[in-house]
Amino acid sequence: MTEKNQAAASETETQPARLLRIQEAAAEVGLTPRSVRYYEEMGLLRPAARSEGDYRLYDSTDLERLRFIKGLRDDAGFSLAEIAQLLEDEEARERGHAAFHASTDPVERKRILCERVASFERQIETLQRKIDRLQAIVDETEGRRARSLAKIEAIGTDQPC
Amino acid sequence: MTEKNQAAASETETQPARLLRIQEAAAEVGLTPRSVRYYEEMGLLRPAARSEGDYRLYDSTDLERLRFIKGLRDDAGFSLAEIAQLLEDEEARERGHAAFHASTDPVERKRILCERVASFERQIETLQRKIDRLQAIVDETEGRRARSLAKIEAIGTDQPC
DNA sequence: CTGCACTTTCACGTAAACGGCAAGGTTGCG
DNA sequence: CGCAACCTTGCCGTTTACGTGAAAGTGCAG
Repeated sequence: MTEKNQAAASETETQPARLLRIQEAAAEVGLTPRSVRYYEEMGLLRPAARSEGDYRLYDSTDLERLRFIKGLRDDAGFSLAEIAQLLEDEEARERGHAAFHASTDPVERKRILCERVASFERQIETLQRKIDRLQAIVDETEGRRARSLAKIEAIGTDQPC
Repeated sequence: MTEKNQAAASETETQPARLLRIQEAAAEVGLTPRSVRYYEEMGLLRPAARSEGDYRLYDSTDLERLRFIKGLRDDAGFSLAEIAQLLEDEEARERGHAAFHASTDPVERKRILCERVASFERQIETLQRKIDRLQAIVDETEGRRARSLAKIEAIGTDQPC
């Protein structure tokens, strides 16, 4: 957030703060402009800025977010509703981050951090369950592969498959 | 297949070969009758038998198959088309199994087995890719959890969260 | 054999996740 | 300034994976 404001405030030569229009941004992460607009409509993200003529403008953190969304959709098969939940948790953590810095009470600070940790753990558990079930299928397939390989050994004609 | 025929041929006391109607079968694996019919329509499975009055009748291998389908859908987010592909591979392997027993030529037998192994490896790779990407997300989340825990340690008020 | 629950096929309805087009506004190069 | 290429919102179409009746047949307990 600090970075974002700084970049928006002045185009220092340190970071040009490239803002992409929707087509370029979508292409960058492997999506279509239509999908990106749809994700916005579903409340999954809002572009960093709008141009004078109301063009959507995306920065690097937006691209990160889009990659995160695409990853969860393509790799894990999460629905947009589930992804929205995960992103909401993430934002709750960021609000916690702000509240953390606003407070000086160590007890309050600890409570915020503990909540954060619990949130991470819930997310990890959700993902881990999927991994475990996938792994179980892989394990079974590996076993069957191994049995086939054993049979090949037993035949032992010296051809290379 | 041998088991199936044997069971259908005679109800030995060893295995009563329970056949379930669609509602009971669907409930058994946590699906709706409509979904099961739809899967059949999509070519994912055919019931073991039909009753006199054309009722679908499912045996235990059908239930296995339904659980496999449900697992891939719920856990991995595979589309029915992708699942159909995996099941098709499985059936190709079973046809290979039959061809294997039909042949006595060791070279031919080895070729069949090698094809089988390659098929298993393709399936494993497909699943492993999903697992890897999910694991990457988990790893990153774990890292962030660890950093939060470190901060909690640094505060060190002796409250239990 | 009668009634009730279950089943069949057929057909239409729906939610999610976009695709695609129309009508009009914006950017920016020449 | 002109104009091609991009963008906007709005809206309707499409695919996937079912849900939900309707109309008619089946299975079985009483």
